Amino acid sequence: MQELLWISKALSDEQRIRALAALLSGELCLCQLIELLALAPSTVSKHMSVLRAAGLVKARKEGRWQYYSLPEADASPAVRGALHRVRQTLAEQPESRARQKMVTSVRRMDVSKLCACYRP
Amino acid sequence: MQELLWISKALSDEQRIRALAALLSGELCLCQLIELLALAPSTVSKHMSVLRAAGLVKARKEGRWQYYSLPEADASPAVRGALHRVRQTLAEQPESRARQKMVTSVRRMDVSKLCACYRP
DNA sequence: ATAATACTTCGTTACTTGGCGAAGTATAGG
DNA sequence: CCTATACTTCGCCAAGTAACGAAGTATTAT
Repeated sequence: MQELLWISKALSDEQRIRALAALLSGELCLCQLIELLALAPSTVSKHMSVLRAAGLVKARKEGRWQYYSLPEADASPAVRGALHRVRQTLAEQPESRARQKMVTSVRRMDVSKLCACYRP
Repeated sequence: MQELLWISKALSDEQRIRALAALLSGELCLCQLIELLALAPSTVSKHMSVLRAAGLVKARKEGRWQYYSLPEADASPAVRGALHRVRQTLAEQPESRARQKMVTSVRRMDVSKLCACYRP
């Protein structure tokens, strides 16, 4: 039951759902998520650690960049089920295409310029 | 996304998961849930209204009793998916049998004696 | 009608959570 | 080395939430 609770808590915040939505199309580093969510770095970092604790995202450190992605087949059944539901829910959304456009535009940005220590 | 958020918030509390677990074996009235959860009537009432708002339980009033049950095929895909995950998660739990015993014992109790305006 | 019962709503209190900025940590570059 | 960069942790504040008991509502029993 604890796992179900942690997963549910992690999914009960709009910004975290938005982060997961962005990760549906692949790995992103924290500064890209900061840009997408338009929140303070510390806030996004916290959100990602909540998702990570619930097993809903994987983290990979490369140099000074912290990359996040969705777990694959190695995830627990509960996590896989939850992510499947997220996918389903977001797929049938009207704003889904607009969101996807933002993600790809952020993806195209130069990561080092993106951060540039968190410009406006 | 709003529906996913409401469902996740509803599932992110242990007492509400316990209430759902009890309802897996069928309809219960509020005083039975009060007995099972061992919480104040007002607290349980609030929990059930949260679950109801999320669509995770149906409510039926009969006389002065308020019965709660899980929705069937008429529920939305998101709700059905969520309940399915709850079922799966709780099924593979060690304490699942003990919990089930409590539910059936409460079910056997005389409802009017059960309440008797919320004895110790 | 009056009383009792089953539940809900309201008001309060204690705790949790989301947000931020400042300070801290770790890694790359000069 | 030292600085800059990417991120995390910490401390704070505002908003939300779970818990309770008291008061309110609706329904049955007398």
